[in-house]
Amino acid sequence: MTADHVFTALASPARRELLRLLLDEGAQPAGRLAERFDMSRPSVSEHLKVLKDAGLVAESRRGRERHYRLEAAPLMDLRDWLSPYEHFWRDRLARLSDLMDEMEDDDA
Amino acid sequence: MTADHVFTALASPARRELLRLLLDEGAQPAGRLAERFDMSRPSVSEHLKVLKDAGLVAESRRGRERHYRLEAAPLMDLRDWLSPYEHFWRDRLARLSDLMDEMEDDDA
DNA sequence: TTGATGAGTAGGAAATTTCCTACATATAGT
DNA sequence: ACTATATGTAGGAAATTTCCTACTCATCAA
Repeated sequence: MTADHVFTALASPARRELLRLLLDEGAQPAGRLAERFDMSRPSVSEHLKVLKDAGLVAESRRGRERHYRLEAAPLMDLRDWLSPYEHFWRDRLARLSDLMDEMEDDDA
Repeated sequence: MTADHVFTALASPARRELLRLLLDEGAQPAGRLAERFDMSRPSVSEHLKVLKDAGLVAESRRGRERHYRLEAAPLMDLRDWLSPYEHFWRDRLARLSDLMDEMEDDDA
């Protein structure tokens, strides 16, 4: 459930693909998700566990199926982590823009 | 330089700490960065290499020192990756808000 | 109650990551 | 030229991750 869990969970392409499927197609049982992968069903199950431990998916049992759904909240924490870097980026762009303005002045 | 490299680079706490140092304190030589860590200098050097391969830092040689600076551009790609999940999140909040409005109507 | 189905767990092999201690390379100062 | 400094690279040990094949557990359907 920590930030570290989230970064670790996102490091795997398979797990990012799982999130994408849940985003685009909504909640689904584990087996239906596993069909989409070239890997064995138990492996997908373990990836789902990593995502669950990171709080990125939640499961609800329906009969013998387990439906997994996307939980976006931890990704909003990631957005917060990102925001100071975004400011840094914006400042850099602004400075670049100022510089280009000065160059235009020189031309004139 | 791919998205995969970026996610992988961010998976390590040491590498995230390096990015934070470069953000908060600006460009620095490798040695000064390494001082801040409990790990050996060569290990920090390898982490810097992973960050460089992901395009998250750039180096410039000054005499025998190598100054590393933050490159935020790949993080902006990460923000783009994040945005559909942010929409998902907003929609969910909006629906929750509607639901609460309905409950108020029921009370009245 | 029995057989089939959906899905997690166990145990382990292979690959990858992390970290270390030498060592190599390049530059600065004397 | 010689020494010290800043830093990357090599090679390898230990830990972790990934993925597999059995196997177990729970539920559904007859």
